[in-house]
Amino acid sequence: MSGGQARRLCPRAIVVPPRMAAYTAASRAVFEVFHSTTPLVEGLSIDEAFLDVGGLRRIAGPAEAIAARLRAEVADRVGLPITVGVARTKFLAKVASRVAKPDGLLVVAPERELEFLHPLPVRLLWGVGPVTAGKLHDVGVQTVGEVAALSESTLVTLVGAAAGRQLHALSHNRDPRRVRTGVRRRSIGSQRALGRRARPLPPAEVDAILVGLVDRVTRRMRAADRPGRTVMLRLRFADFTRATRSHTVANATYSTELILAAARALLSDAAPMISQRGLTLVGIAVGNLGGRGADGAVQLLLPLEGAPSAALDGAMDRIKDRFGATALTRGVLLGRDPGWEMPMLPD
DNA sequence: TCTGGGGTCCTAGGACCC
DNA sequence: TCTGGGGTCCTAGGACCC
Repeated sequence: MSGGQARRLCPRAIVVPPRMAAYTAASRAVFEVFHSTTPLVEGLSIDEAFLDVGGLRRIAGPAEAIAARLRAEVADRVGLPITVGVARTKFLAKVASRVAKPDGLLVVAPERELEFLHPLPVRLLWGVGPVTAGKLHDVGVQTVGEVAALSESTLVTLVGAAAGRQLHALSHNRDPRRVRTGVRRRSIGSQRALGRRARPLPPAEVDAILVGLVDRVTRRMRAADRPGRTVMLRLRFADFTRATRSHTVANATYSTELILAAARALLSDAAPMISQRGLTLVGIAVGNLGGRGADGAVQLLLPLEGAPSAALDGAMDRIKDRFGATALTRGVLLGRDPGWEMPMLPD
């Protein structure tokens, strides 16, 4: 429930501020346990991850035993209870962990998948929030099994192409997605709610908040070495309507000045809306992130001295270190003049 | 029914390119 | 200047997730 509602119900409740730093540290410690279990870890959020343990059976036993050990180890090393869902697909594992929460372990045996899935309420399907659930309820659909009884085309008309296809697949427990490692954040943002207020915030104060947000965001971008190209301004108004404005610059940057300039321009474009509707939230996010490990190729040329293979290994190491490359091709440049043709001979 | 903060993905229109 | 066919990128809004 909302904080306001909670306070009304419990006037003497003690309200403590969140401690993000503590949660981040705990998350890191938990993920260390995950990585010591398998290299195939896909983080989903600060407190969730997929672990592919399919290849571990011979050395670590069945998934159920691995899950039990995982729980014990996290409790032991970090002191936190965790819930584990075990299944053949990511989707089902997630549903299982949701059902088993808190501090539980639930294994969905391959032969009982639909039996487990179909009685559950549609809200447990991934991608079904209040709006989609409402649309389904409108046509009398309450459970996953009832979704499964609908044709894909019916679902597509009901909730749109992508969501409809996904719903159809998930309700039949079709989820071919693999566990992906190395998934990177696509945007970095920060926002601040201003609360409802009697008189509008003076522009100078809105600007000061904007400066603070941009500073926080660009700091994080620099720390992560992820410059970005698209600056997004997010606004929310007193009537709970929202608006976003964005601008894309030619070259990725994490310069506070450049991003602040873009943010200010977007804000001044939105000035009429703000004075009409009353601002209650302002946020800045930067997307189109590049930087270390962004898609693309890096080529490092170096003169050949000594043993060719040693020189190549050295070059590969440098590229790995400097750019965090995940896929490498090595080759040999023939000729002496860099302006010449450059046939690359893989390996 | 209305806290706050951090994200992702999809859709659709428009400008532009060959 | 228009038509057809095949694309990309940007912008804005919306739904959803933790």
